[in-house]
Amino acid sequence: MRSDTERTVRTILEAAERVLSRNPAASMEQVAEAAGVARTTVHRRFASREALVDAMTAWATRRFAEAVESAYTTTAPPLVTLHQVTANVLRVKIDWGYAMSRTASATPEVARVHAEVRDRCDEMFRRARDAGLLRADADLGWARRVYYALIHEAATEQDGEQDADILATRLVDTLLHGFGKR
Amino acid sequence: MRSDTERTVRTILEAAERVLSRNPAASMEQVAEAAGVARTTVHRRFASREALVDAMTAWATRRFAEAVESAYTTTAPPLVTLHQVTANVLRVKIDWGYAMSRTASATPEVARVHAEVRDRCDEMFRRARDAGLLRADADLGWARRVYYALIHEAATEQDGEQDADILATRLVDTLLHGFGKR
DNA sequence: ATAAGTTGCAACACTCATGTTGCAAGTCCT
DNA sequence: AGGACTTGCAACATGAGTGTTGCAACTTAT
Repeated sequence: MRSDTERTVRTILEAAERVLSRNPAASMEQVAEAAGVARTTVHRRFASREALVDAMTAWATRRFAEAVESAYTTTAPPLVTLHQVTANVLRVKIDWGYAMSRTASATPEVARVHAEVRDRCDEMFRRARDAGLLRADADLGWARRVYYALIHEAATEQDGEQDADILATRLVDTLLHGFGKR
Repeated sequence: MRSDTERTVRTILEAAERVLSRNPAASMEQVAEAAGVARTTVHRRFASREALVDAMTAWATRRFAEAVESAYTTTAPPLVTLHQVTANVLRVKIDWGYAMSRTASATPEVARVHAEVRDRCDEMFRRARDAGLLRADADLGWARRVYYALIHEAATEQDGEQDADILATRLVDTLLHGFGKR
């Protein structure tokens, strides 16, 4: 049945994310075991290991783009947009951290989407700076790298799966003001 | 000759860092080629791939600990100490980024040193907070994670190998004040 | 009930990285 | 020149992961 095979595909993708995020060198056998299926079944759905990883990456990248686009706006105050985008991205990144980190070695399609998101991010920061939220002399290239790194850290928080909005609040505060006395 | 073999070992370790930092799954063949020696020579110096990686990790960890200990002081103002430690660590991290990132899956000896450095870092932040450099309500656990992440980002800056002191200045400024208008 | 489709299992071929060994050639020290 | 040592090279053994196939058992729709 068609819905069954789709469910199987999803199960495998999620298992692969779980396994590969812990150990990127894990075997197809381990992925299959985590998905609760036989290794041959994985190979029937995905022609090769590369195809599986590409599918994970494509899936996560779509969610990533949706997370950004659904929260990005030029009408709301930059601080609000920044918070919403951050929270949305964190929700995806928590579940698809491994797949999302594969920006370079991927399909041109995936690379294009990541580049688009990157541009969106730069635009958001430019607006934030023009609106006086960021310092006028802020290095926006460095800011983006720090922002990405903070998202990575927040998403890999080990203690008990915090709420994305709380994580985003702390993250944005750190990005804007750091830890120093004001 | 003894000094020759030591030089060979160093050459291999440095080549391994170069190759594995770009591609952690690279083969011993690639490492050997990068070092300008035959694969058998690598195996004569390091019994196994694991032994090679462990040796890299041990070497980098020693440099790491030295970098921290030689700069850490309880007499200078916390801001000065923070800057000096950061610059010193960056110098090591730029050259040994891969080896230094292997904290968990390593020798107990290495894990111990990393834990000690971590404690030093926590102590440094506590002092900085007590001295009024950091906010009184700063989450020091989160601060350390952000600090480590910033060091990683600064060390992997692609454009032309900036000076460690300049990188440290920008890093510490970001850590303390972020990118927001003050 | 039957036909279509999916799965697990066992078996297989293949590739590639790892690790080992013997030997000839080279270097360095005395 | 002779002895100790290191290296490159070629060859080999081994193991693990990958990808494929045939078949019996099972599920589901018609």
